[in-house]
Amino acid sequence: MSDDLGFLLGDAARLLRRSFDERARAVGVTRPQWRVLALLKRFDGSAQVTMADMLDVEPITLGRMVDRLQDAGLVERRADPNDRRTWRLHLTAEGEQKIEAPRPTALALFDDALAGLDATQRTELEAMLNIIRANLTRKPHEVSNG
Amino acid sequence: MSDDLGFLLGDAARLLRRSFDERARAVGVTRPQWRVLALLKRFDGSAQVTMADMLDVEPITLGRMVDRLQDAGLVERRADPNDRRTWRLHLTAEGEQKIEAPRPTALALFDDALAGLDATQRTELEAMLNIIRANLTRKPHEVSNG
DNA sequence: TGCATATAATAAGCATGGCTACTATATCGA
DNA sequence: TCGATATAGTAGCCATGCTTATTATATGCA
Repeated sequence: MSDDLGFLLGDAARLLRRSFDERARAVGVTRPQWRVLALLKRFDGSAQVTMADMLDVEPITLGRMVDRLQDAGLVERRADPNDRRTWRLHLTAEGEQKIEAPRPTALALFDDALAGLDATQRTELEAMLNIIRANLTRKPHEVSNG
Repeated sequence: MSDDLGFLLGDAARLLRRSFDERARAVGVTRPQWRVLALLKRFDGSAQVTMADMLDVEPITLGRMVDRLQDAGLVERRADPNDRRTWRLHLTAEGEQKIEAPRPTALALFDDALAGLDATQRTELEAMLNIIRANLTRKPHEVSNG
């Protein structure tokens, strides 16, 4: 029933996450880090709180990820000229390069994961997952993935 | 396409997880801990490696969870008479009591999450998620080989 | 029997993600 | 202008989950 469905959803997502991590280990960027970089490419110069909101994680979670990304030389914090509390985030050249690397891996994985589902089913699955996401989202987010 | 689907699945699962955690905070058992307890009720006396396998997590992950569950008095480790390497896990009375507590919360949450999907759609969603799970449960090289 | 290998569990170290608490800075209202 | 409140970010602590390495014990084979 809906009971199983909830667990199933969690299971499928966890397996997907793990499979991606296994395959993408060589890339040198984790999946969540990749999300940050990809979003940053679209919204370069965002404040941390904005990024956290778009990624739907807590500001402290994003802050710690940015610490690591900064250590790795992939992201830069720059002061905001109008608000001394905020950092503006910017991709470095190296960070931008990292974005494309995992994409083939992701596409191959999704392809494997969805094997046995035809185009109609995939469309329907996407629609249903969108409904679920909307049901669970407190505030509307324009972007919740990279 | 399948690109979006992968992220969508992750998003939906993350939102579901977070919503559950928010609602179930008062219960005093986390969602993964609840999984352990519920499985242990069905398979009382399992070895840690067996539980880890059923839960599809690494043995060390389960081991640490059992540490905490043991500290909380919900689970007991007992020596295996035939194999001195293994611990047999058992629910305590208190642990058994904790199992039912989150269930109404989970059911209400799943209900909210699946609002707008009729019975047919839910059945189909379940079938599709089962396929995805099966696709990802196979070993990585088997998956990539078709 | 004895040695090689496999298995169960744990240790150390890391990343993600949450919560509460705190600092620094902005902003709003009297 | 000043005080209350809101906001951006960080620190400390915890749980989950992974990888690699290590210890103890079983087991299989010569």
